[in-house]
Amino acid sequence: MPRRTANRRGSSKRPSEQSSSAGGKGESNGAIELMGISMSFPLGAELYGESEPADYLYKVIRGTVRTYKVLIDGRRQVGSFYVAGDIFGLEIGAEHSLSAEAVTACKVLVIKRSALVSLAGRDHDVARQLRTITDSELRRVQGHMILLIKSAQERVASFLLEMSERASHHRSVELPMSRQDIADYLGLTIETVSRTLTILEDAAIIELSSTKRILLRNRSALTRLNA
Amino acid sequence: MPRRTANRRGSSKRPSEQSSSAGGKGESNGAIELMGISMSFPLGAELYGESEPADYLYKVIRGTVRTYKVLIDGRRQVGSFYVAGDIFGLEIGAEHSLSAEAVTACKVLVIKRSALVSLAGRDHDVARQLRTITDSELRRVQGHMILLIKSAQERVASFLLEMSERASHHRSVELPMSRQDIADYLGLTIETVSRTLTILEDAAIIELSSTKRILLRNRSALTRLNA
DNA sequence: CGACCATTTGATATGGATCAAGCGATGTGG
DNA sequence: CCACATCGCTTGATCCATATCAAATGGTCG
Repeated sequence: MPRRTANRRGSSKRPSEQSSSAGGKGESNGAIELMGISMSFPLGAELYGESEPADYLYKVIRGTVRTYKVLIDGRRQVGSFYVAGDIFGLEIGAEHSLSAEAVTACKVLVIKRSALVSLAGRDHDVARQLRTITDSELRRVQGHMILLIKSAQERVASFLLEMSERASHHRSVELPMSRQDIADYLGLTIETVSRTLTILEDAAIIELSSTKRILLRNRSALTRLNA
Repeated sequence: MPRRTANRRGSSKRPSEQSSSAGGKGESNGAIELMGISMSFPLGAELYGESEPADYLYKVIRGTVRTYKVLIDGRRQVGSFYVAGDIFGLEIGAEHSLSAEAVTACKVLVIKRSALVSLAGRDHDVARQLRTITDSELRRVQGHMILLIKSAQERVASFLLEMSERASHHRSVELPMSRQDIADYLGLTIETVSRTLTILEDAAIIELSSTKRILLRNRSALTRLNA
C-alpha cells in the first residue's frame, strides 16, 4: 500500500465566469446543455471540494478534470479523470463525496442541479438521461474497484486501454495527467507506474514517444494483460 | 494480488415463489414495498447472474445476500453483502453487472423494475426514493474502492465496523459469511484475514467468541485503524 | 467415532513500496 | 544563446506486507 504523499500545485478558487449558453462540442445531451454556463479554470484550480454542497453538475468542454479524495494519512485516491464530453459532479445527496481539480487548463459547462431535477420531473426524457449518467458512473466505479485488485501490469494496461478508448486517436494516447495522478488513480506508486511502462515498452507492446504520449503498438497484448 | 480461487456451493436456480405482498420488517420504503412478491432462496442459491437482464430489484427480508463478479482467471470480487432492509439489484442499464447469491437461506422481496420506473414517473416521491437508493449505492462502492487501497489491518477493521453498524447489537457482530467471502470482499486471502483477526484479538481489540461471532472490545482502536 | 470442510497457524516466496541516485526536459537569468 | 536550477520522471538497491504453499486444528454432520 503506497504511503507516498500526493503533489499539489497552486489552486486559485472561484474562477472567472465567461459566457452563458452551451458549447456545441462532444456528444450532445440535448436539453441538459442548454441550462449551463461556461466557465474556465486554470491548471490546478479546484472546481469544488469534498463535502461542499453538490448544487451543480459539470460537463467538460475542453481539457481534463480529476476527482479525488485525500485520506487522513495523506494518501490520495483519484476517483476518475474526465475529458471533453464527460459529465461529472452528479451526486444525488447534498454533498460532493470527492473533490474536483483541473488537470489541465479547462473549460466546463456548469449546470444547476435543482433546475435539472425539476426539469426531470416534467420531462421523462431528461429524467432518463440523468439515470443513464448515474448508471454509467456506478459501472465506472465498479470497474475501478475491480481494477484495484489486479496486478500492476494489469492496472497499467487497463488504464492505457481506457484512455485510448476515450481519446480520438486509437493508436496513440495523449496522457494529460502526471505520473503521480496515474499512480493515485491506479493505487500504485509513481515508481511502479514508471517501471511498468518501461517493461511494456521493452516488450514492444507500447512506445513512449514522449513522457505524455504513448503509442500502443500491440493492443491485443494489452487486452490480454487486462485480464 | 491474491490468486486463490473462490469456493462455490451448490446452487439451485429458480427458487419457489411463496406469497405476494410485502412483509413488514426493516425500514419501510413505502409504496415500493407494496409492489413486490416474496421469495425464499436456500443457502448458496443464485438470485441472478451477471449480464442477465436486470428486470427486478430486490429487498432483503431475512438472511444475507452477496453480489460478486468472477474474473477470467478465477479471482472473485465480492461487491457487497446485503442484509435485512437492504435493497439491491438496482441497475438502470439493461443488464446486471454483478451476480447475486444467497450467503444464507434468505427471503427477499422481488419488485418489477418497469412497474417501479413507471410509478416513479407519476410519483415524485418514489422517484426521489429511487435516486436516494442509487446514490447510497454509489457512495458505498466509492467507499469500497477506498477500502481496497488500505492495508490488511485497515481493511479488516473497516469491515468489522461496517458490519457492526448494520447489525442490531453494537458490541458483538454476527458474521453470516465465510472467511473466503470476507477475503473476496476485502481483496485479501483467507489466510491474511484469519491472521489479521488473530492479531486484533491478541491486541485485545476484538474477541472471537466463535468463528462467526466477534466481540468488539475496543471500538475506538478499530476506528483508529480504520485510517 | 470418523470423515469432511472451514479455519488457523507456520514457513517461505514475491510483487510492489521505499529509499536513493541519476537523467532529461523546461524555464530563468546572465 | 548558453549555463544553471528545478521539477518530473526513470532506474537501481533493498525492504516489507501479503501471497503462496503446506500442515495442524477444530467444528459439524453422518
